[in-house]
Amino acid sequence: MTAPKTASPSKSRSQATRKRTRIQREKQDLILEAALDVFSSHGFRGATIDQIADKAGLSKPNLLYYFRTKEAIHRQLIDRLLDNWLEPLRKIDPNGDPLSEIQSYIRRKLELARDFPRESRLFANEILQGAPRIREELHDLRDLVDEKSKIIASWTRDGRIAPCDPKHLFFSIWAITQHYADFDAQIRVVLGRAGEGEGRFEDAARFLDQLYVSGLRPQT
Amino acid sequence: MTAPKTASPSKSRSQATRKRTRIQREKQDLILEAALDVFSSHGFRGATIDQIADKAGLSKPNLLYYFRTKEAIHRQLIDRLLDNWLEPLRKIDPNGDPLSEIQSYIRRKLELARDFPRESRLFANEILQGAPRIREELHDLRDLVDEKSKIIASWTRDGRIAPCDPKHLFFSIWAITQHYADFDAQIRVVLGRAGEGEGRFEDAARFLDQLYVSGLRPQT
DNA sequence: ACAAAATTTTACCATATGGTCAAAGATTAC
DNA sequence: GTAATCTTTGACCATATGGTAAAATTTTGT
Repeated sequence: MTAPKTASPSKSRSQATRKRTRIQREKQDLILEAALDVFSSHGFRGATIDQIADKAGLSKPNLLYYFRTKEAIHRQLIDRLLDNWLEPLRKIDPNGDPLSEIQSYIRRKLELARDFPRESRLFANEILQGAPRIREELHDLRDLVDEKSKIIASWTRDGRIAPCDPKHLFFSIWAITQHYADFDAQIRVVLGRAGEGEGRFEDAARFLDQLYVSGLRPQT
Repeated sequence: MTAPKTASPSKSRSQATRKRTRIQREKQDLILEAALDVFSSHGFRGATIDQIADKAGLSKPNLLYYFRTKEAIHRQLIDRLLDNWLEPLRKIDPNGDPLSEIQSYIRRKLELARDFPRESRLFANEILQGAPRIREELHDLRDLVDEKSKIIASWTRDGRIAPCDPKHLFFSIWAITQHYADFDAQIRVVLGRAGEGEGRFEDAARFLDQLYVSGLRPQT
């Protein structure tokens, strides 16, 4: 009985029920791109709407025409992020070879850190501050981890990988791979000249292959 | 020819050259304690002087009597932090048994994450945002890492641990151990009931012992 | 072409925030 | 005890910031 999906006579505030126009799509993407930059390097509170608007080349009120609040921008970034972020975990195949599955998982996570460092930092900022804005989404993560942990546990039971706590295994993989995005500033300083290209990701991949493959190979 | 160390007739602003009074020591500690809380959970820009003053039970101008600026408080926290933070790394003994040295290093770092999570998050916040306020201190870290990397490399050369890139080995250890402090919010959600006590640190220690000892034991 | 809708701009506003100042109140040294 | 010094407070200030209102401009559907 309330207004049907597409028939209401416009809401003035764009992101209402109606279909998005071309300009809306373009500008919203532009804003999200700029916001990702700003949020990921200053955190939620440290980021200002003016900064985002500047970077997007819009006036502040114009930006606020597309997103009602600063929090709305942040929300949307987080939502988009989590999907991609969990993809590698979803891909772990219960029927694959255990060590290669884990190795591939590490590779994929490392590629995400290399190709989407801002997203990684956005997420890290959020968790660091106690995850105030993403409690619910974390519960989806928990369910997924529970599911995948069972796979790891079964591999352990079958003697196909060394016994280990599946959740801590995941924690360690997240920690290390994301470290290359989140702590990039530190890593570059420590590596000096060697940290300049993207070679550090290949070195990391090599190191991690060795660590996890030897570390998890079942002891005979 | 300029004023000698302790003879100048007072500077009004306390932290000048003169000897600190009892009250100064007490209040400054109080402020730093409160500031650690606030900075570590909101980042530098997210933290406000009012918040810190409230938590310390002082008025804002009173707080600013002890530290001239917000940045001065932050600086001092960072300075205090880095010393303790690097201690475990300094303790790595070139003459010890390689695998036990690494194992002990991991243990000590994990204990720091358990006992000083706020310090870990303070540091993480800083690096995440590009380390704008601690560029110099990071160079000390680099020197120390260079030194300790040589030790690891020599162990590798002598066949006492598996060949590996020493710096990436350190990165992985920092990442994982600090993860338990920095990503605590996420870890608690994923572990559910099991994440409530401090048992997760023992589980982590067990997991990491296995991973690194098997992963780094020289292949025969 | 032109009306309706969507977009952009200009001018604001209320509040938060980092920081200052001068005077009042406590301590300390002698 | 009292002068000199240190500490605390209350009243401020300039700027930054999230957000709004309404008019002006542009785009779109026909």
